[in-house]
Amino acid sequence: MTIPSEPITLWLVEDNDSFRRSLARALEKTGGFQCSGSFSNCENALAACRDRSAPQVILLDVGLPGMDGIAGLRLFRQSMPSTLLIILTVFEDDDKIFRAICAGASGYLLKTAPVRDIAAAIRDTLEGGSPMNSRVARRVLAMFSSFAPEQKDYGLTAREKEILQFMVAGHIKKEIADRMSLSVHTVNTHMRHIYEKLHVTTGTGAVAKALQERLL
Amino acid sequence: MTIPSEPITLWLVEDNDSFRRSLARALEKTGGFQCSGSFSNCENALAACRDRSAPQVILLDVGLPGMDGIAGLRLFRQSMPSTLLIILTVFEDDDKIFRAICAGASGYLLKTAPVRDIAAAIRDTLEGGSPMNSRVARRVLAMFSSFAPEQKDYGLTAREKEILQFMVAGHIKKEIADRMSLSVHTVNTHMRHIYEKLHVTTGTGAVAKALQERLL
DNA sequence: CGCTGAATCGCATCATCATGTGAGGTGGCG
DNA sequence: CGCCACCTCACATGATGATGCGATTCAGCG
Repeated sequence: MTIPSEPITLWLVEDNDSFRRSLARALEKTGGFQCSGSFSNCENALAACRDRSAPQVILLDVGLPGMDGIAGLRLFRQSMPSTLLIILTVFEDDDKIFRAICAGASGYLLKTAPVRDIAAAIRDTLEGGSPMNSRVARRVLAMFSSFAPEQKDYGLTAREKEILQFMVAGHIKKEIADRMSLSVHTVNTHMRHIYEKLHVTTGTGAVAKALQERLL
Repeated sequence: MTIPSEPITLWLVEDNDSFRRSLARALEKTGGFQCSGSFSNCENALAACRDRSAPQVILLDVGLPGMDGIAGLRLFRQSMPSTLLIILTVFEDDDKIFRAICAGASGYLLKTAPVRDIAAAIRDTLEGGSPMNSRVARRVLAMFSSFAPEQKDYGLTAREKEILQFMVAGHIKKEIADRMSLSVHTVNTHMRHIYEKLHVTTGTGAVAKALQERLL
């Protein structure tokens, strides 16, 4: 890893003053970083957005007084779309991780990590990576796989799946018939087969099952 | 990192013979690993499950001849539930990553990684982590956040959301009226308001929109 | 106090749907 | 070849749904 000629500009948003200051000092000392912003809460950092140029990276705590770090994350992304946001916190519970990722965090680091790891992670993020603690990664993978559970197979044929997609798109029988160049009767027949296979009796039930069990 | 007294038992499933052998040798040389199985495809490895004791970890390629590594992953998990499965491949495209994770991989490494990183990653996995290349991690995060897009607000009232939930559950108006102890007329009225707010004209459309945009 | 939005209920009417029953045509497989 | 699964189309009928046009109650707000 070579140190870039231009230092990486960086803001810290962290309510623990001594930790924030010592981290800033340590990062600058490792070389290649310039901590141009240091804030104890999101509100101040967001206010600074208006009259300062955006940094390349913001390290953000989640357990902040006032505005929650995750709520702040969304706002930072709005006012500084090209700035990368890295969560730096002591929390590693599913809910916080999940919400941070959904809000668009580019990395999730733990405060327990040594400074040189944090420095490496920041560089990594700028190069297109998303560093995260491997325990955090485990949680993310677990959440992910729980999203896409058993792919049940109801034995739907290709044609039936096609029809089902049109139903999910909100079309009625006549529209589907037109778009597929079929008779309404044929669409009707396909639908009854879909209902039988999915064990439902209405279109809404079929659509709900298709979306909830990811049949398409 | 201290080397455990008992070596970690390990299988390799990888169709490139020379790579597989050299990796096995290299891992054993770093100490702490015992490559007790070496297979060029999933079928052989799965057959071996029946008369050999399961290893602690399997490193699995995804671009295998015959059975796909991801399909194999599911089967390994069935016959050896406590064995951890780590993907080791050259591919880093969204689809493969996504499917591997959904199938229950505990880690996703790239073959380009140095052997000592692979060794560290295996130990990390056994300690409850899920090591992954940080570019892979970026993809995972991107997929994740695309799952939970902007939470639009259509201004649905609490009552309307309730009705919508029953619709998603596949119930018809009369059933919803009964369960909520309401008149069918009331349910009818709520539904029209839902249709107006969601800009749809059918129940299926409303259900589809509710599920796809996570309105509940 | 009047206004507004939400929730409740009513009737009517036409459109759409679900379902029973039937049948002709294709392509693959043993 | 027959069998079977799939796709296609048809008619009919009762059930359900969507929508126009009402009404009453009630809580919150300026």
